[in-house]
Formats: sequence, structure tokens, C-alpha cells
Amino acid sequence: MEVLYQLSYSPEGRPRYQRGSRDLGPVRSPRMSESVRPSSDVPTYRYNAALANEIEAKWQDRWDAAHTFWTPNPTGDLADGFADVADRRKLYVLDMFPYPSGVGLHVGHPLGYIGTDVYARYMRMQGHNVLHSMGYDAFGLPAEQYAVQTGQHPRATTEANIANMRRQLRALGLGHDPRRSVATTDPDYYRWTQWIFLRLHGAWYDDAQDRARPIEELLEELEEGTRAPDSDANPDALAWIDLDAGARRAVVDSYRLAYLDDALVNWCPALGTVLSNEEVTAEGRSDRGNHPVFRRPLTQWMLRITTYADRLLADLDLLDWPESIKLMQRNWIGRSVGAEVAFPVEEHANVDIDVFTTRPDTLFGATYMVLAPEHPLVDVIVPDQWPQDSPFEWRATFGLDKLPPEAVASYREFAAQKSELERQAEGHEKTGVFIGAFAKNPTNGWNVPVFIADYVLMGYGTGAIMAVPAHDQRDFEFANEFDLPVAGVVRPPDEWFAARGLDTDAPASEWPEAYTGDGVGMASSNDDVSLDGLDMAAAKDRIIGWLEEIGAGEAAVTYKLRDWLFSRQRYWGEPFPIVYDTEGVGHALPESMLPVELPDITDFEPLILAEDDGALPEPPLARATDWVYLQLDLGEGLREYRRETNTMPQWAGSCWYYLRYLDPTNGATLVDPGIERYWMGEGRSGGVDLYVGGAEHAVLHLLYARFWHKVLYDLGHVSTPEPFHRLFNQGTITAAAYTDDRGTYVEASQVEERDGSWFHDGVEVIRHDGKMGKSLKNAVAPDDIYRDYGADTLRLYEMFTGPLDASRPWSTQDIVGVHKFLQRFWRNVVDEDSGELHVTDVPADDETRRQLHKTIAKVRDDMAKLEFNTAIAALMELNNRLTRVVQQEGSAPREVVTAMVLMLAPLTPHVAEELWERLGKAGSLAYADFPEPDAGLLVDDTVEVPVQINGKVRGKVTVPADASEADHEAAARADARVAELLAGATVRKVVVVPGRMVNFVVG
RNA sequence: GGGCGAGUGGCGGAAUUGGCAGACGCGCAGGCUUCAGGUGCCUGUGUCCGCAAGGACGUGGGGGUUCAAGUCCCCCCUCGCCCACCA
Repeated sequence: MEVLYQLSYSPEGRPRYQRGSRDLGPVRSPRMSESVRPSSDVPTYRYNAALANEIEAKWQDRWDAAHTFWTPNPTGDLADGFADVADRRKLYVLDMFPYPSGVGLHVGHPLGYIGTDVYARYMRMQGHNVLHSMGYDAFGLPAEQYAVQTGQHPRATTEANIANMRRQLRALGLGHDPRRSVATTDPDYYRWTQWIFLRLHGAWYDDAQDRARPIEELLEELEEGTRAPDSDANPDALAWIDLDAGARRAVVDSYRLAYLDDALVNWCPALGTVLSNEEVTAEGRSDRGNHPVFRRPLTQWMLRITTYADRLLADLDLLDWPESIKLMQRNWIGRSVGAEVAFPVEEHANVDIDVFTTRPDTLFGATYMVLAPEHPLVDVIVPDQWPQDSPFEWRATFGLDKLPPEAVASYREFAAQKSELERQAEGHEKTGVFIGAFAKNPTNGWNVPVFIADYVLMGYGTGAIMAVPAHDQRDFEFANEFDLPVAGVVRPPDEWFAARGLDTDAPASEWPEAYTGDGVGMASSNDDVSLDGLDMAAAKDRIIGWLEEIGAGEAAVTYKLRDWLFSRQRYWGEPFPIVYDTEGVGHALPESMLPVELPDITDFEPLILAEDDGALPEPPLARATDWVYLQLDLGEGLREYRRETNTMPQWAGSCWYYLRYLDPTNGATLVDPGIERYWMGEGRSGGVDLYVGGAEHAVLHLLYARFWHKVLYDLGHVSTPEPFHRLFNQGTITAAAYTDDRGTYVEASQVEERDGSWFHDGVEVIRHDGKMGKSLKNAVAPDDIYRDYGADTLRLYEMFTGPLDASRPWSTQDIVGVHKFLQRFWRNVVDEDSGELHVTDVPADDETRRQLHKTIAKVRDDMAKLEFNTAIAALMELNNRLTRVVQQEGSAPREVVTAMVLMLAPLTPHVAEELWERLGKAGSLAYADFPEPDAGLLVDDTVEVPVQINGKVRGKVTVPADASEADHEAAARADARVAELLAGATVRKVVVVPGRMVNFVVG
């Protein structure tokens, strides 16, 4: 931990604490523990760490014993006590659940958990039936890697880590319903993760109805002949009746939302697994271990999230989410509107290159084409010989001394071995090669050469582009590189030419860069259609209309979003409920066979292959041969099967945990429909009322979870189209971190400051600020703060340092401020020496009472908006007044004390409960009514308003709260100083905002 | 390169959305308590000039709108996050 005070010993052997000054360097907090603190002059009943710890343990035990935070469901196993809350409104408050890491929590982790707890407690006191719990996202690579290193089973370490985190979170006094705490690694939980996978596998997307439907309904339609078996798996477009059993199965499989595909994946041979993009570093190496990562095609399970692209985009409008997060999701989905255009390939009748473009208005300017290197059409159209007179430049660098097929192979090899990151490092320098083929621009009949280049990506659009160098910067650069013609078809404005020192009639071949803005069409006409003189929007409409007429293209929409790669070659994840028969055909297991439990194995080591080994990866589960091979009767008699040995990615379990909290013990269904409707079924989109978590999950988790939820919605398993109605991103806690001259982080707690410089072990280090955590070696353990100040102080500190959505630096030094606030409030209520209350039933004076009610109003406002920092500031101000009252009167007015205890209850529940009990109240105040302000006390009889002359404050006057504008002006003129300054000046204008200010404008 | 967000005292941050900039807290200074250190309590604390009264300046920089700008508009600088050859 950070140290602020220096511990030394007096000659008598008593400990001394010296404030850290620049000379003294590192120092240690004075509130280490009672046992080492000089206690002779500390009053017995002072609120300090020791007393706080005592109070906190007492109330945590009581809450547990009394089931204070057990939240009743309307029906089912958890329905006890529902009658008592049936008339309350429901409220579902949710935290993004944590991965149970081995090092436990640091004080940066619980910021959001404290925020939701304060809000949940506040809303409970406002009469809501509040659901708030906490589970564990416990599958994942760290536990598995720890298992490889130590031989300990991941389940053992995971359970130990969960137990430790539960202990740390319990010590914070979070009001969670412990019965609903699930871990994604529980077989009772992942049984339902597998069940959802079966729903995905057993569903297809009906474009006409725009929803997923059970695969049985597809089969029915195919068999009845009401639907044709259109599919890549049916290339000859045969009728259903003409397909054999295997072909029929292939067609149906190709419709499923969960399907097997050959995908290009991040394959890390050293780790023996594929990695998600997030697990690959900026250098193109594995985040863990820094091993090289390669792109390789592997047969993997995929989820067809792309079919939901439009709904995932459109339904963002229903959600109360930060605009920045919505924007990130929109960008990730990446919807582009444009057209698909077919370019006929020369010398190949009936072969077209289909391209997607957002600028069909520039079609007349397409002077060449580019295919992605791995585009399947390349092999079809590449000729054996170079065409006559093909320019030398087009074949450089990869086609020299080679025939076209060799040039293609050569460039493909070059492109495949280049990582994404290497490409970026090269500053998007354009490479590629002519493949010897030509295509025909459908507008003007130009024969345009066809290239392959890695700036065209197979995964986006059609994997092929028409290149319009005059109006696309990338195409422009490529055209320069290969000496290709540049044809301008949109006329830039005159200023554009002027800014580049060009004549306004300079041809595109003389432009220094592409013109990508709007403009008037030119050189864009043929016998049938002309875009000349049209602006961009009109030109797009016109050309799309023409393309559709002649059958050469149509309007089209494309997305950046790709289908979700769903397989991992890992042990510590959910097994797939899939088996393969002896022909290698996959079969879904029936629901009755769930859960498919992970077999116990002892060797978690991934299969390490050489970097260039082309062998197929073998997941650890493949070695559990007793488990892998089995005999089953899946309706065709007892047969041999082999289990799927990949596991699901960590995202799977986090896609639906919020549903299981609702009905965690249900053995018959995922969640009881009535219970689901009760907790999820309100608001525009429905869903969780408040979901709090870090912005780092802006895209992946939140997109995946929305996707699963929509599938469950389409199939009738949940009642709302969206899972999370209101999303709130809490900030991160940062802290000073230090690096030595090698750039390595050093333990921040051991750094000392001297004269504005920092030293570690006597060596000067450089200070940075960064997110608190293990990697920057600047973590502060909550246990240390509990010990030195108590959990209530930690809660209050984290809520006080700023608005919940702002990042803020951790400063152990500042904690003392909120601790002293609690200490002073306690002292205002409890005599520090005797422990007796000094609370009086004599009413508070008018001004104190007014401030009390204004504070109540402000705290209620701020709590509802999650602006806890200003609520706390108002409570501090009220306490400062209370302190003066107690000093003058010798006791505290009960009405103020009671209200303050209730207002503190959500923030610092332990000390609030303790004072509540000492005030003679029975039971927990968790369900007490939050104070209501007396509206009559919120407005003052008189207000002080500033008087300005030419906008500068020159005086202040007090006027009745309901004074008219004229009264304001009169009062202002009556002020001696104002009168003096106005004497002899000409008042040209008087601006009065009643209750706000008066401004004299003088000439 | 593109997108989003943010720049307010020595520090964390307030400011009813155009109306007294700096609430509340930390730190710092002085005082009381104390042999002393610490704790606790009281007072002060944006900068500059002034003994004071008071005055000038002041929300990253420059310009503008307005009786009035931290807040609205334009240009620029810095930092953070996200995406990054997406046709």
C-alpha cells in the first residue's frame, strides 16, 4: 500500500508517526491498527478504524443472519416474503460480474459495485423491490495456465479465488442476495449455456419475418416445397426432393445460427490455441507469453450474429446508454449503403466480378479492379499467359519473370505471411500484382485490368472492388504505384483546385490526390444514362436505377460485423453439446444429456507445435479419450460417436448470466417466464434497469449478450427485445506508477518522494499515472484500507472523489477527509467518552431545519442521478452546521440526526445501522423510508442577489423571495455603494433576473 | 489518418445548464489543546497590487455573439479512449 507516515520509535519504545515531509520520504498511515497506536488519549467511543471494524463485522453478520438482502421472486423457490413487497415496483440493478483472479481485488475494482450498492439501497428505501446480486465469470485462460504451471486443477483454484473475492466483497457491506450468486463454471449453470447453444444450433434466420425460427419449421417448409433449398451447400439449385439425405443435411446445416466453417483465425502454435483479436497484441503476438500468432484457416464453430446486424443497430435507439457506447457499437456493426455491381470478365462468358461500392455515382471512373488475394474467382480467371502489351509496371514486383498463375501464388505467399501489424507499420504502402485478366466497366465498356492486392479484404463486402482512383485515396495511391489511368467523373469545387494551385480545368491525371467530396458529375454518360450535372445523391439514384434496369447491379447494404468465431482449443470452458458420427457428421445432443460436463484430466498442457507446423491443433480435451469416444442412441440405434473437443469462449457464460440471477435454482427451464417478465418486463426496451460496468466491454460483451438475448427473444424464451435498458460506465481508478531507467515498473508502494523527484531503492524513477492494477505495480488492496479506516470510509471515499462515470486518481492521503466527516458526525450524536447519546427532542432552529430539508432534496436528486459526490458534499455541509449547533446547544436535534442517518444509510450502511440502533430504532434501516423534504422549507423568505454594473459585481442586496423586477431595481439603487457608482452615470439599460441578479448597463 | 471525450486553484473536484467561478474535501499557513510529536478543535487560503478599504486579473490559447460566457459559435494547442486500407 501507499505509505504516508513514517513509523519510528521513541526512546521509551513507543511508536511515533511522523508526517511524511519532503525530507522524510516514505511514511506510513497512522491508522494501522489499534494495537500499535498510542491509545492513552483516544476516547473510548471515538469513531475510528477499530470501532468501524467492530461495527462493520457486527452488521454484516446480522444482515446475513436476518436474510436482509434476500429479494423475493413472485413465484418459485425464492418466493418467500413476496407478499410483503408485492405492491412495490421492481428494480433490477446489475454489475458486470468479475473474473475471479488469483490476486484478489484492488481498490479500483469495486468502484462500480459500490455505486450500484448505494443506488440499490437508496431505491430500496424509496420503496422498490430491488434485485442486486453478484456472480463470477470464472471460465478462462488464466486459471488454465496456472493449472499448466502448478498442476492444480482449474476448478480448485477457481473456487479458492471465488471464496477470496466473496470475502473481500462481503467486507464492503454490499447488499447482495447471496442465493442468486452463480459462477459460469458451475455445471448447473453451464448446462444452460449449452442449452442456449442448442437453441442457436436448432434455429435459422427467416429474412422474410426478420426473426429466428426453430429449424423444424424450416424443414417443414422445405419438405412441403413452400421454400426452395437456396444455399451454398446446394450449388446446383436442385429441388429438395432431388437431394439425398446427406445433401439435405448439408443444406439445413447451412441455415443454422451455429454452424461449422473454415475460418481464418489467430492461431498461436506456442499456446496451442486460437486467440480472439483482443488476445493478440499490437505487435501481432500473444498477449500471454508474447508468442507469434499466425492467420490460419481452421474448421471452427461460428455464430451467425451478422443476421442480426440491422436489429442490433436499430434497437440501440431504444436504449438509455451513453452515446459514446452506442456509437462504438454502430461503428463495429459498420453499416454501409451503396450498390453491388457486376463487371463481366473478358474471355469468360457468364463470369462476373461482383463488387460493393458506396460510390456508385463514380462508376464511370472505374479504371481497374482489385480482388482480395484469396478471392476464389482469382483461380478461375487467371490466364496461363500475360496478355499482349500488358505494361511492365503492372507486373512488378511479383510478376517479373513469371507467368500469371505464378505471380498470383507469389503475391499470395507474400500477403499471407505479412501480419496485420506489419502492414500498418508500412504506412499502408500499396502492393499488388496484375493477374493478366480484364473486366468490362458496364457503363462505358472500358476494358479494365484486374489486380490482386492486400488492401482489399476478403471479409468485407464481396472481397472485390472497382477502383476509382480519381475519387478514392487508396485507389489513387495504388494507381500511382502501378501507373494506372485516373479518370475524373466528379467535378470538385473551384476552391478545391485553388487550394492546390491547379487550374479549374486541370484533368484528374494532374491532381495531387483523390477528390472524395460531393460534386457535380462529369464525363459520366453513355447512350442510356447520364450522370453529368447531378450531385452525388441524385447520381447514385440514377445509376442504381439504370443498373437494376439492365441487370448489372442493385442497391446493397454491407456490414463490417463478422460472424462470431465461437471455438477455443482450451480445457477450461464450456464443452459443446455436439458429437460427430463415424462419417464426421455433427449431431446435437438432446437436452436430456445436458450438462455435458468437463472430464477430469490432469494434463492441461496445450499441444505445442512448431511455428511452421501445419498439423491440426489438438485441444486438451482430445486426450481425454474415455470421454471423447462414446456410444449413443440418437434415434438411429446405438452407434459410435466422438465428442467435439473444442470449448466455448469466455464470452459465452457472460452472455446470459443476468437471466440466471432471476431464477438460479430452476432445474426445468433457463428462467421461469413469469419471473422473467416480472424482473425484465418494463421500460421501452425492457431489460435490466441499471447495468454498470467498464467501458472496455463497450463492444464485445455487450454486443454478444444483445445478440443472444435477441435469439432467445425470437424463440420465445424471454419477453423483451433487449437485455440492458440503462447502461452506465463507471470510471477507472488510476494511481501513480513508476518506471526505472529500463522502463520496468517498480512497486509503487516502495517509492519515496524527495524534493519533487521519486526514488525506488535509492534509484530515481519516473512517475506516470495509469489504471490501477497488477501490471503497473500500483495496486492498493482494499483489505489495507478496511484495516486503516473501515469499509464505510472506503465506500464513502470512492463515492466522494468524483462522479461515478469519471476516472479519478487514487490518493490514500485524501481518505482522511471522509473518515473525519464520519467521525465528526458520530461525535455529534454519541459522546466519545461515555458512549451516551446527546440527542435532543427540542426542535432545530429554523435555519438548520431549512438547510436540512434543502439537503434532503439535493441528496434525493443526486442519488437518482448517480451523482454521489455532490450528495456527500451536501451532507458534509449539513454536518458542519450540526457541529456548530452541538457546540452551542450541547446536543443535536433528533430530527436532523435521524434524517442524516437515513441519508447516510445507502452510502455508509454499517455506521448508519449502528446509529439507528443507538437511536432506539428496531430492525435494519435497509427498508426504512428515505426522508422526504418539506416543500415549504425549500424556499427562503429572502434572497441575496448580486448587483452588477456593466457586468461586474459591485454589491449585494437582500430582497424578498417574491420581489418584482421593480423591487429588485429599487433595492439595488438603494444600496449605498451602488448609488455612489451610479451617481453621474447614464443608466442605459437595467437587466433584472428576479432572484438571480441585477445588472446596470451604464454609458 | 478517422471518430468520441476532456482541459477550472498546489491536488480531487463544484457551478440549478447563459446569471456571484472555485461548493465540499485534501494539502498548506496561523492559532488553541499538549513537555513534545501526533490526534482533536478553531481561523485563513485563486493570482497580483495594497496596512486596510478596495482594485486589477482569472476556467488550455486566440477571436466572436451577449447587458452577462467555464457554459454558446469559429480557429488553434494538449491529453485520454476507441477504430484503423471497411471499398
